[in-house]
Amino acid sequence: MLKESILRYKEKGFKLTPQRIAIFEYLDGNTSHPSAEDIYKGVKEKYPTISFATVYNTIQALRDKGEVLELMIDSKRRHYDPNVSPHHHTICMKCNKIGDMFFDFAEKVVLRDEHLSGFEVLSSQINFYGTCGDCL
Amino acid sequence: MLKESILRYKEKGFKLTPQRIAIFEYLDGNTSHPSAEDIYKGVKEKYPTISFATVYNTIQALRDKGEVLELMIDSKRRHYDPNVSPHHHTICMKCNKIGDMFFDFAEKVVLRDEHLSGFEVLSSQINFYGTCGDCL
DNA sequence: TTGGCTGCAAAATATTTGCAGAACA
DNA sequence: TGTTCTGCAAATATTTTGCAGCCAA
Repeated sequence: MLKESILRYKEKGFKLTPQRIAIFEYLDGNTSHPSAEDIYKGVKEKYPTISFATVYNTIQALRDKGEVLELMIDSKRRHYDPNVSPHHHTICMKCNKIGDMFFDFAEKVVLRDEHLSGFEVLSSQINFYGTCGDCL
Repeated sequence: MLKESILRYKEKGFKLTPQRIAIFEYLDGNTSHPSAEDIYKGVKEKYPTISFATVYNTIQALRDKGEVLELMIDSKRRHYDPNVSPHHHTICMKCNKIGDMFFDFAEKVVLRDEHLSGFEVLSSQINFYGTCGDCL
């Protein structure tokens, strides 16, 4: 991970411990939509003494600062996405892989009042369920 | 709940116990997107000896037969929707209320290959986050 | 009659919390 | 140095499971 990226976290107010840097590195550019356990296991390889509490604490700090999104995709456990730019997800019902779909919903669709009935939309997440290319 | 509705469940292969009928009645036309605990509490009023295991068992049976959908909305607990016709949801970030939005995504938007990259979409769920009319 | 359902309790899983010691700033 | 973070363990919350007895078909 580049020093500039690390410094960006520092500027955002993160206290930079080695554990946190290991988590930042694990998440940087990661498109696998990991769960807390995935992050724990992945970071444990490089930093064997890390604890679950630290993973959860760091995820929480990242969420608070808008550096990570919690995905509403898997009812069994939470998954996280370090890509916070607006996009959506595909979920393969065969292999359970979560993929990214870059598609600007707001650009394509204008919601009309009849749909909204007074609700003010700030953001949206779309889950597309189906079969991925590998499984087809 | 109408007798015909009850009979429909019977035809679908449900063994009709009083507990199950109480759950069917609780869910029938329910637009509150209840959690398992909500269902448990609601049914307990009319059927005080019901257990959590029965609620979970019945939800599972309903899901298997396509009579109830599990919503990917709340990372803390699962919510269920007895309305299985295609629709989406609004989540108020102030009061946490889950609302329905009837909007045919497939009708409005044609996903192009560039977005799909080999993924075959079978269904979709959209979560709209924002503020509901009551909270505005 | 019997296979499936219920209720109880225990287990499993995921996440949160309390706290003493460590370490970043 | 002081505040924040870490790691451990215990607590909490949700969902699942095992099993003996019950009951709808």
